[in-house]
Formats: sequence, C-alpha cells, structure tokens
Amino acid sequence: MTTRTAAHRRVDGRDSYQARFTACPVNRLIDRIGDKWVAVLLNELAEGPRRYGDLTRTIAGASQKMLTETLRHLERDGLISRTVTPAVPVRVDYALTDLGRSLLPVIEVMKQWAEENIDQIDSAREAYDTRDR
Amino acid sequence: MTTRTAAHRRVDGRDSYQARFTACPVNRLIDRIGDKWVAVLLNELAEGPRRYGDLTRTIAGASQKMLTETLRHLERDGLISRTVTPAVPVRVDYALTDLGRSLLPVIEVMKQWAEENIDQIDSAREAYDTRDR
DNA sequence: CAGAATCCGGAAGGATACTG
DNA sequence: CAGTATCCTTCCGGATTCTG
Repeated sequence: MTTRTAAHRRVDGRDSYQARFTACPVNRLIDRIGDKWVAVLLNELAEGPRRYGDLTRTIAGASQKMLTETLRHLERDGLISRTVTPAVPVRVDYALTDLGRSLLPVIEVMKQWAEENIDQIDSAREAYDTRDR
Repeated sequence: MTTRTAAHRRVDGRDSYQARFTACPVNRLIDRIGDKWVAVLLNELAEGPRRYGDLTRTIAGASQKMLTETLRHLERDGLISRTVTPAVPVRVDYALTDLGRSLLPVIEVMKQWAEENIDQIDSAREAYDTRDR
C-alpha cells in the first residue's frame, strides 16, 4: 500500500516538525516565559534580589511547588541566580543574572503593545462573543 | 482559631491575586501568544493570507483540532480575520488583521533576543544539568 | 527557612470518525 | 473543503506532609 492520506502525511511530518519547532528560538523563548508564573517572577526580581520567603509572600497566588519549579527552570536557563548563605536558618537569595536582565526590555516591549492594544482585543472579543450565530 | 499560617494567607490572597493577574495586560498577552501553535501560525500568516487546507499542510505537526482551536482564539481576539467565500466547495481564507500585523514587530523583538541569547541559555542549561550533585 | 516528596483532579492536547 | 464531535491520554498545577 503506497496510498498516503492526509493523516499519514501528518504523522510522517510530525517528528521532523517537532524538531524544527523545538529548534526555533522564538518557540523556545515562548516555552520558557509562557510558564504561568515567569512574568510575575521576573517582574518581582527586576526590583532587586529577593529571598525565597519574600517571594512566597509577594506572589501569594502561586503554590509553593509552582514557585520552586519556576525558580528552578529560570535558574537552569541562566536567567536567575540562586545564592545560598550557610547560616541557621539557611538563607537563599534569588536575583536576575545579566542574561535575565537583558530580557527585561523585551518584556517591556510586550508590555507596551499589550497596554496599547488591550482595549481592541477586549472589544474584538466582546463582538465575537455577542455576534449572531 | 485566629491563627493564620502561611497557607492561610496564600489562600486568602489567591482571589485578589488572580484578579490582578488576569487584569495585567502582559499576562493576558502571554496567555494568548503562549498557546503552542500561535507563533507558527502568525509566522505563516505573516507571509500572506492562507486557506485552511494550506495551513493543515504547512503546519503538519498540529492536529486539526489544535489548528482550528488556535485559529478561533486568534479570530476572537481580533488578530486574524476569517473570510468565507460561498462556493462549491466552500473556500475559507485566514489573514492577519491590522491588529495582528501590529503584533509582528513585537514578535520580531522576541525573535532577536532569542536568537542572540539562545547559545547562552543552552550552555547554562548544560552546565546546570551536568553539575555535581 | 527553604525546600523535597507524594497524591490527585481537571484541563490541555491529540487520534479518529463523521458532516454540510 | 472546512470543519464538528467524540473519545482518550498525558501532564500541569495544587494540597498536603515531611526534612535538614
């Protein structure tokens, strides 16, 4: 059987597509900063270094697990640093690295666009939801 | 019992936090473009209008469901337009709206940063994964 | 204090078949 | 051609408990 349906082509294309997808820098960046708590976290650390406890209080909406997980991911990617000060009790500080700081202007651009256009999105959304069906 | 543990405070803070979170334009933007296939889709439509069938072939990695879903979301937010040409068979074209086009430069900035810094992220990640434990 | 480990429900994402 | 509709699986995020 040499018949190739659309489904077949899709399956065949998936692997190579996945490769291209994850290789694409933009997608990788979005994968990273798309995590739910990354934006808030970076925003908070932009103000200066923070201790773990500070973050759990400031970002009260996130569970401990999510916070720790997000911090680990960002640390792994070199966007933030984690400094342990041996003492009793232990003290851990998180701060933006140079790489992390270089990302802030990018976020600022996103913020600009978002603030300027949020109204249009809202009204588009409302129009879509209330249109005749 | 008036004792307030950290967990209590977290729970209390969650609602108001959620409100602030979803009200923040940046988070809303990220919510939107963070969807797995949005970037590829916008990238494809940046080249010009495309028919539904074209997209299923070009973006072979996405399931039909995900493609349709993503298109609906973007249409709802007014970032793309959907034009039905009644004929036999039916013809449907998708294209960027002005709003959608205005988002391209923002993505371009993200792309720039991503391409410039992807190596640093990769090496940071490798260092993190291979460090002594 | 700063987390690690575990369990769990629900949503996200995908495969497949059917329709105007 | 351009989608729905349906079913199924994975995995994200949260609650809770334990540890150095």
